[in-house]
Parts: sequence; structure tokens; C-alpha cells
Amino acid sequence: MIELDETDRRLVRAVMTDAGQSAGALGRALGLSQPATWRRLKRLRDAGALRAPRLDLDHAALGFGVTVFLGLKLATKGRVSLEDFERAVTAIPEVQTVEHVLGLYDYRLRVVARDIADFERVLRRRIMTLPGVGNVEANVLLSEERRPGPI
Amino acid sequence: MIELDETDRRLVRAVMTDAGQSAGALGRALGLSQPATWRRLKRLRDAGALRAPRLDLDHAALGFGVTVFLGLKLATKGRVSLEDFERAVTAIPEVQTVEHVLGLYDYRLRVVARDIADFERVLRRRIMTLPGVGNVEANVLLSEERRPGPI
DNA sequence: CTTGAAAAGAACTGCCT
DNA sequence: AGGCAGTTCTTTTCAAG
Repeated sequence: MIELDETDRRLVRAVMTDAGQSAGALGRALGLSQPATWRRLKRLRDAGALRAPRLDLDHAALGFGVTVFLGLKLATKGRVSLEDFERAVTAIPEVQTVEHVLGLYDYRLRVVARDIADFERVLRRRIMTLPGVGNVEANVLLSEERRPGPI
Repeated sequence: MIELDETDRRLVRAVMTDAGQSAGALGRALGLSQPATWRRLKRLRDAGALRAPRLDLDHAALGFGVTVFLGLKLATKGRVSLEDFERAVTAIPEVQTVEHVLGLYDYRLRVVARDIADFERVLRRRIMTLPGVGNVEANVLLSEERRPGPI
């Protein structure tokens, strides 16, 4: 398990929200030199603590104004049906995230659509026809805030 | 609303999974020159289609092996109590994401913890004591897959 | 850990098809 | 819209304190 000191934590917090900053700029904010900052980042990357930087889209700006979270319960769930379900669900373009979970639901999906009418189309034609799907529960996203987490 | 052509879409898909690639490398994969690729990226950034690049942590590698999704229903939800709730919930370090939603739940939280015992501590001492919290439902993350989405 | 410097590469600009 | 060539800046690596 990778251990971080306080400087690492501050570095990680800064780079989580904006991975586009240079090692020099990050170091200045922390009172570190550019090589020292760069070495810390490299150490964290090599240790596998940091994932590859990702670029999220502003779906609203691209005309996808509706985000819905679905909780799904499967009617039948042997090993084969889980695989069938996952193959089918990952083939739906509007599905952004597929989470296999334990609890009241079996899967949780994050779905984006242009509007509510578009979402209804996805729900009726793609989600409800998934193999083995039982109960479906929906929550419409109003707003979202990401936090740095316990690091 | 921003419109993307097929080349933009392929570019965006590549940069969503790894924003660390140079414009030259991205262009080679698409059969574009470095400046052409760079100009497309700049245009998309300036139009607001792309958010700032983010760096996710590998929480499991850092000793946080448990991710739990919570669905919360508030008992009382005037404007003031929503704000109280949000202020209190964003102050919990283990809470990674706070989603205000419409439906069966009022809020959905993504919570990380070191293990189940650690999660129980967070649940009992931090979540159940949130102002106005009513019903709480939990799902433990087994695995997660992110998809490019409908772009 | 620091500073300084050199080499490599990426970002950005202007001009051309 | 795209390509080519050139300039500028940053990143990356090394040496030395």
C-alpha cells in the first residue's frame, strides 16, 4: 500500500482538480522546486497511485441536458446472465458508467440523453429490453459536486 | 449548442480516456497533422465542450478498498435544510461525490473507506448524524466500467 | 533537498494549398 | 478545412552543491 506524506497529499489534491498544470506551477503553489515536484509526481505515477488524466465533456454544452441514474435489479442472475447483461448494456451509447454493485440493486447506470423525451426513448427501447432486467428505478441529476476525497 | 463532426468525435473519444497525450500523438492516431489536431482541441476547449483535465486516484492502491453508494432521503427539505445538509455533507472527507437528484432519493453520495469497519464508522458517526437525513440506502461497488458516452 | 543548464519535445504562429 | 516550417516555451534529465 502506498503511503503519502502531507506534501504528497497537497500535491495530489491540486492535480486532481486540474491535471493541466505544469510541475513548475504546482511546485510554486506548494513551495517546492520544479524538479522536486516532478520527482514526487513521477514517484506517485510509478507507484500506481495516479490514473491516466481524463478529460470530461460538458454534456450540457453538447446538447445532452439530461443525466439520469438508474438502479437495476436483475430478474435472473447466474454467471452467464451477468455477462450477457454487461455486454448488452455497454453497447448502449447513452450509458456512460456501468457499476456492478451489491445491495438493493445489482447494477447502477449513469445515462445521458438530449432531453426527457430522448431519455424515454433510451429507457423504453434500450434499457427495458436488456436481457434479464427486472426492476428499474430512476433518479434525475439536478446538480453534482465532486470533493477531493479522504486523501 | 456545439456541433461536432466525425473527426471531433474521434478526437474527443481518444482524449477522454487519456488526456496526457500530445497533440502530435493524437493526430497520428487520426491521420491529422499536429497543428490541425491542436487547432481542433483549442476550438473545442474555447467553445466549452471540454472540462479541465482531471487526475483520478487509485483509491484501492492507497488503502481505500471500499466504495459505497448511498441514496439519501431527507426528512425535512426546505431551502434552508438543503443548504444545511449540503454544507455538512461536503465537510465529510470520505464523501467523494454529492449528487442532488430528483426521484426516490434526494441525494446520492459516493463514499470511500479503508474497509467495511471504517465505512461503518463513517456511516454511524458522519452520515446518520447529517442534518435532516431520513432514509439511507447503500450499495457496495464491486466493479465499474466507464464508457465514452453518446458523443 | 536545492540551483543551473542542456537536450528533447510540445505548444503555438504564420503562411501556403 | 489541412499541411509545412519555424519560433517559443515547457518538460525532462543531468550535474553539482
